[in-house]
Amino acid sequence: MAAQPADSAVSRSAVSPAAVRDAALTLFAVRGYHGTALSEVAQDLGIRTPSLYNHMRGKQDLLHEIVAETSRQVLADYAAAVEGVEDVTERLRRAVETYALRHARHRREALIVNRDVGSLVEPARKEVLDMRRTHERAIRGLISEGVKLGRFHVESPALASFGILEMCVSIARWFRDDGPMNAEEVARQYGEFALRVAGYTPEPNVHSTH
Amino acid sequence: MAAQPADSAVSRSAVSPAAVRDAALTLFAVRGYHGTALSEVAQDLGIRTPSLYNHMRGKQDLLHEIVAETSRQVLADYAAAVEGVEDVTERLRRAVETYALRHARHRREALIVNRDVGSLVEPARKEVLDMRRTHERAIRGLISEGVKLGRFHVESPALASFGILEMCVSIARWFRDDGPMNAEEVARQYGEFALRVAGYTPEPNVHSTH
DNA sequence: CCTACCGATCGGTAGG
DNA sequence: CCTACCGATCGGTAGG
Repeated sequence: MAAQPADSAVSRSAVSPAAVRDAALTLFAVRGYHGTALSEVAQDLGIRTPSLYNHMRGKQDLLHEIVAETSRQVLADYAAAVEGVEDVTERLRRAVETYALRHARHRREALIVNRDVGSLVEPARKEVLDMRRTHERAIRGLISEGVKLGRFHVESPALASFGILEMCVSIARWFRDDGPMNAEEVARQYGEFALRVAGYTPEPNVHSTH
Repeated sequence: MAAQPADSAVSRSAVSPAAVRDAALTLFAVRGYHGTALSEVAQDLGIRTPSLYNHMRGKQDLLHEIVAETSRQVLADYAAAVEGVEDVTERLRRAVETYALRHARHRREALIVNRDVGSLVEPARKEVLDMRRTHERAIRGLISEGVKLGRFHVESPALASFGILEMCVSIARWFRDDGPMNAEEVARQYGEFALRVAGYTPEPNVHSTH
C-alpha cells in the first residue's frame, strides 16, 4: 500500500545531487545535451521529473557543472604533471599522458565537454572556452620551447598542439575498460605519439646504450 | 500588394532541395542536430516551416543525406588518393592528406558527421558507421603493412590509426578560410604528422643529399 | 509557397 | 518525494 519506490531503475531511492549528475553524465554522453530529456534522467533514477529539482537547479546548470568542473580538472592535472619537471621533453610527455589518461578514465565527461560546450549559455560558455584555450596554449608553449632548444622540430607549434590534443580527446570515443589495453598503457603510447608529432629526436648517441 | 518574398533572409526565393540542405548544414554544424529547429532552417531561407516539406522528406532524412553522402565521399577520396601508388609510406601520406583536406574544405559536414552520427536512426546509423569503420581499417592496414616492411614502427597500428584520423577530424574545429594557412598547407603538415606517429624513419642516407 | 492546426513533448513551477 | 499543470515549442500534416 505504501507508495514506496517499488522496483525502480536504481532499486534504492538514495537520490542525491551526485546521483542526478551521474545519470545526466551517462545520458548526455550518449544522446547529447539537446538529445536528452530530463524525463529520461528521472526515469533512470526511478523518480518523476519534478523531483529532480530537489537535487539540481535546472538542465543548463547540470551541463555547466559537468563541463566547468572537468575543465578545471584538466588545468589542475596539467599543473601537477609538469610540476618540478625541468626537461621540456618530459614536461610535454607528462602533460600529454595525464590528458590522455583523463580521456580514458572519464570518457563521459570528455565526450560531453567536446560535444556540448557550445550549448552552454554565456557567460559559462566563454569561461569554459577560456580554460580550454589556456590549456592549449600551455601545450603549445612547451612545443615552442622545445623547438627553440632544438629538441623538437615542427613548422607550426599551434598545428602540432591542436593535433596532439584532439588525438587524446578521441580516446574517449573508443576506450573500453574491458578492452585489450588499460588506460595507463594507452596514455603512455599517446605520450609517445605526442613526442613524435613534435618532431622529437633523441640526443645523438654520445654514450652507446650497451 | 503581391505576397512576394519581400526582404527575406536570402533575398531571392530560389529555394531548392540543395538550398535547404545547405541551410541545414550550417545550422546543424553550429547547434547540432537536436539543437536545431526546422523553423530556424526555414527562417534562414525566408520561408515558413511547412514549405520546407516541398524540398525534403523530413529532418531525419536531411541528417541522413548529409552524413551518408559525406561518408561515401571519404571512401571515394581514399580510393583515389592511393590508386596507382605503390610505396606504403606514400600511400599513407596521401590517404591522410586527402582526409585532412576534406576536413578543412568541408568543415560543416565533418562537424555534423562526428557530432550527430549517433542521432541517425537505424539502419542509417549502422550503414554510416560501417563506412567509417571500413575507412579506419584501410588506414590501419597501411600502417600494419608498413610495420611489416620495417618502414613504420608502432606498438599498435589500431591506436595509431585512431590517433591519426581524429587529429584530422579536429581540423574542422579550428580551420578558417581566412586564416594564416590554407587548406592544402594544413593537409600537407598533417600528412607529415601521420608519418611521424607511424614511426616512419627515412631510409638511411645511402646517397648523401648534397 | 501559404495559413491553420495537430498531438506530443519539452523544461519548469505550484503546492503540497 | 508526489500530482497537477503551465506556456512554449517541436516535427509534421491538411488542404489549399
